Amino acid sequence: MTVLFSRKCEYALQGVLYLAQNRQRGNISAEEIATDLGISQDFISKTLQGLVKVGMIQSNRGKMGGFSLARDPESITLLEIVKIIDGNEAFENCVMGLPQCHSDSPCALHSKWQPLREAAQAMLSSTTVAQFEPSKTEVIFDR
Amino acid sequence: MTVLFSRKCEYALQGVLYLAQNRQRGNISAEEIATDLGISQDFISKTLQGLVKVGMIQSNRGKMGGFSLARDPESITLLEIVKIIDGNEAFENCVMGLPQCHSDSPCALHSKWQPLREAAQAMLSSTTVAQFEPSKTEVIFDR
DNA sequence: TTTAAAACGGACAGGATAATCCGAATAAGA
DNA sequence: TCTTATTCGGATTATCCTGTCCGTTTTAAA
Repeated sequence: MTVLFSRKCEYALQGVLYLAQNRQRGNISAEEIATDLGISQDFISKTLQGLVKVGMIQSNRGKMGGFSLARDPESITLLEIVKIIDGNEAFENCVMGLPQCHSDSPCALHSKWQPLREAAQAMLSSTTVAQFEPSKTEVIFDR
Repeated sequence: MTVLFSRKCEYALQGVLYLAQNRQRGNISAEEIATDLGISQDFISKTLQGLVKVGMIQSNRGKMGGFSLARDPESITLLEIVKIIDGNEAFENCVMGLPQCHSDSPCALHSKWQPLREAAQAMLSSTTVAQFEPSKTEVIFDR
């Protein structure tokens, strides 16, 4: 079991954060990301392709190609990444899995879970990938 | 995807809460639980059997048999149920799935996730199944 | 123009979890 | 004692998610 997100979503978060952290280096190949993060190249590649489709990141084929952020890092929240990959389930579904449970017909645990759900959503929506870029004054070494 | 727990764990929570809610009726059959909760009888049965093994609930075979709480409802926390079924992963693992992430070598998101993790654990450990028993003054109708 | 490096796309394999099936053991009540 | 209702246990099947494979397309550089 993962904690809260699917594996694919975990990789998407790791991958986009990696792109933010290495933004000044331009295109980053799936191979480099996969090697550095210790995950499957094919899988992270497919996952990032999904983010390319919705315009969050860019890709370039061919030699010297790779992935890079397509938008202002300030505008990309972690919540957006999660919702693209996993959808809204983690924030909408009942924590006990009861299909009838909603705010208008809450399960026995609903009121206790609600603040946690909201806190998680608030954290993810207030965190942008810009917060993971290296600071501008920091010296960056080439690989 | 489930929210935070495995299906099996969700069913365990639902099942034990059902036993608490119907405690004064004695043995409750897996068939009744499954029908009322709209889930698989075989699956909830196996799941509850696991809780019998660790002494949290009791079972009785044969006619008029079924399941019931084996301990004081005040002593059974939701966290205990979760840990029996799903273990500690949801409270220990990195929310982004990074295997190296621990409090001593935290990932970029660690400090932001930590309070949520702790809040969830606090909620689950402070909630006992006794809180789901029908109030003593409430009139209970037989089925 | 050739070569190498990269994303892309589709199909397929593997594994874990979820769910089902069925027979055996057990116990209550007629 | 017989029948019925129940848990128990093992085996099997189904499903979804994860991961792999491989050929195609694209592009930069030699």
